[in-house]
Order: sequence, then C-alpha cells, then structure tokens
Amino acid sequence: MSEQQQAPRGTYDVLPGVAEHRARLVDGVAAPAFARAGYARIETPAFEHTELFARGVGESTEIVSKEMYTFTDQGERSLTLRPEGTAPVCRAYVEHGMHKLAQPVKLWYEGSFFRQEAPQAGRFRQFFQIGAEALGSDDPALDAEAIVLLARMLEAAGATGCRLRISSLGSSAERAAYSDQLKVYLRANEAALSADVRERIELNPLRAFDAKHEGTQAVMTDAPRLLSSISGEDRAHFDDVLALLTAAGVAYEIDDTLVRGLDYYTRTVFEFTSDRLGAQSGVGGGGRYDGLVELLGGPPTPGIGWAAGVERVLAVAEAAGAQPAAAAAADAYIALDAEADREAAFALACALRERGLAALIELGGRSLKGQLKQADRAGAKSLVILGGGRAAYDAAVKNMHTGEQRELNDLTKQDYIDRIAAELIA
RNA sequence: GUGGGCGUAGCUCAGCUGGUAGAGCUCCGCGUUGUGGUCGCGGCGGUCGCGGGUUCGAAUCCCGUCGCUCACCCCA
Repeated sequence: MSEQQQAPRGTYDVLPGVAEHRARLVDGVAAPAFARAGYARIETPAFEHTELFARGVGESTEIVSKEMYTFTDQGERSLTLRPEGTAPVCRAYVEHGMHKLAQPVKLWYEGSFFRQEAPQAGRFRQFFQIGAEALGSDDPALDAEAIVLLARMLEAAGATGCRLRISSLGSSAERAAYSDQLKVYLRANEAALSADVRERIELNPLRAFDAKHEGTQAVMTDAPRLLSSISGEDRAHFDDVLALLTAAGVAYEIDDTLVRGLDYYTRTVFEFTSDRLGAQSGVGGGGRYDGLVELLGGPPTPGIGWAAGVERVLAVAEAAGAQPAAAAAADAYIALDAEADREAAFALACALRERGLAALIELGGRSLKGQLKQADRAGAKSLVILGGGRAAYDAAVKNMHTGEQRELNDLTKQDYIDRIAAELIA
C-alpha cells in the first residue's frame, strides 16, 4: 500500500456518480441562474504571476503569507496556482479594457483553486468554487442582486437551511482608523488572548473576532465594533442593501463581528454558513472590493463578488437529504457469443448510437447469463442477441421489462440495422 | 505546524488475554447444453501501511516511520 500511488494530500478523485452531482450543480443550477441574472461566464488561467495575488489579496493574509503554491518557471518567472478568483477576474477586466464596456460588467466562473493548508472536513488543497464578480457600479442593488443570486442558488442546489450573515466594513479609511482603535483595545487585553491572536495584533487585528479560543472570545465580546462607527454614505449604502434583501424576501442576520479574510474587502461583506458541516461551516461568501481594480492598475472601479465552495455546497445538500439521481439507463444492450458476427454487432452498436439510442455492447467476454446480468445492471430497456446458432444477421430482441422476446429472421447485411432499430423503437 | 482517532481483500468491517487470516457486499462461473433482476453453490482477490524489536511463533505486544482522518489555525 505504501508503495502505491495515491492522489496528493488534500486532493481527491471525483468518481462516476459524484461527477454527475457536480455537473448538475454547475451546469444545471449555477449556469442557468447566472444567465437569468445577466452574468456572463469567464475563465481565467489556473496560475497567475505571483505578484497579482501578493498585491491583490494582500500580504497580511494567511493565503498569501503561507498557503500559496508558488513555483518558478523556466523563464525565472514566479508563478502561483490561483488561491482565489477575484484578483484574476479583476486582472482580466483591466487587461481587456472591460471598463469601456457598458457598466456594470457581471461575470461568473467555476474552477479549481489551490491552497496549501492542512486538509480536514470540507477543506482541500485543490478545491472548486463557483464565483461571481460584478464590476463597475457601487449601486447597492448590485450587492443585493449578487447576494440573492447566491441564496437562491444554494436552495436550488438542495443546500437548504443556510444562514446569511452580513455586515459592512465601511470605506478603507474608516477601516484603517477602526483597526488602530482595535489594536489598542487588544493590547490592553493581551493577557487573555490566545497566542495566535496575540501574534496577529499588528498584522490583522480583525481576525480576533473569528477566534474560537474562549479567553479571546470573552475579550471580543466587549471590543469596539466597526459597524457602529460607520456613517454617512457607507451607512446609507448598507441600509439600502438590507432593504433590498428584505424586498427580495431573503432573510439575513446583521453580524458586526463578521470578518472576511481577504484584505480587499470594503463596505458590504457577507457569508452563508451551515451548521450541517464540520468546523468549516462557510458555504460561500464575499463582499465589495471598491479599491481592488485600481490597485491592480486599472481605473477606479467599484466591484462586488462572492465565491461558493462546490464541495461544501454538495456536502450541505447531501446532509439536507438531497438524493442522488438514478444512473442513466441504456436503450439497448447487444449480447453476443463466440459464433456471432463481431463486426456486425459492433457496427450495430455504432449505428444505434448515431441514431440517438444509448446502445451498449458486451465487452467483457461474459457468458450469456452474465450478459443478461450486465444488461440488467445497465438498466437496458432491450436486449439484442446475436449468434447462438442464428443466421449471420438474424437477431432476437428481448424486452427486459416484460421478458417478451421476438426473433427477427432473414435479416441481411443491408437491412439488419434498420430492422433491429425499428424493433427497438417500437 | 500542534493535538486526538485510525490504518486487515475493490468496498464496509471482524479477528478476545500472541499460534503464521475471516465475514458481508461487489465481481466471475455454475445450478438452467446460451436468457437477467430472487435463491443456492463455487471461485477470483490480502507480503494484515512500511521498517525494526521482543518471542519457538506477532495482524495481535514495544519502538520508529509513512499515510488517512478530525480538530486548532484559516477559509470556499
């Protein structure tokens, strides 16, 4: 076993059965929902220049400081497997001059992302996300639209019972001022904090709100809150988003301890969580990032987006009782023995498929009894039997449901496919 | 990186205080000299994660190591 090859730590194989589930989430639920809301699909590379994430995501984040898969290529360029999708989409927005299009530009994507973390329930090193980014407008309706989209998508996927927590981080200036205020508070209570939080007071004090450490939580109960210091336009923007969510019938909880891990967030931040998951309860989340495009060399451009974890959405759906779909049934199974004309049987299978029928042919060298079993497993509606003492192109067609079997005689090389197909369709 | 749990057939697992491996499911065949889904019988399949130690003898005890998993941290 130890010598056997296995998938790298934190990665996994999507096996048949599960693969269909995932495809249904992306192609059956997400794609149509995005299309109805005017979001266009975009695909960006699996790796980018390291600099994009260092600047876009932020040096102080856990992701950039220790979770990136970074490598140097043959041209001595530092590249990084994308750990998230917002910075790449913003890069593409700038690179392709999308700011000259009618605004806002609404984009969505699906794909794999990479972070070098210790894997655990719901957390992988290669994971899949469905994401949305809407750039070029700071209208609160854009925020609300994006949030409603995710809320409805989760329900459609069967991931019911998720909680939506929402808050506002205000402008970056307000956030900076608040950050200083919080640092002072944390230092004053340093003794009660966990070692992790203490070490991050300077780097990212907001993170303290997330800690599960008891002493830290006690301290944070009385900590100053960013939301209460937000006023003016930012406050009005937030209130507007809330009013629109209410109008759309989406329930939310205002949570002034909500912190998002990426540096670029401003104003609206939100997160959908589920108590059906393990420690990684976040199903999807995002927020507004009004300074990011400019930071990446583009014109001042507001934006909002979110990402949802495919594995987590599916996990919630499964825990909520969403049932797997039945395997696709075959229309016909072609059974043959050693004396059957192999070429005729093969040509028949190919021809039936070209006519739109799901046709399977025996490939395992089974006994006829075994072939019947296999046809049954494949859910075949009909069985076509060749050989067994019949003339070259003659065949029997058996209805697997009723057990009824009809012999087709005097078939020729010219008409056997048509006649067998006609019998199958009848 | 730190801590807990676990590593025995493809899958789920049993194997007590040491005597060199079992079950169910799956798969293949037979029972039906071609005809399935039930049932019965048989078969394929394991260097018991790996390495070392104790012992006449270890899947079973000891040490080490690797892997998986859950949690902290972080986040989708």
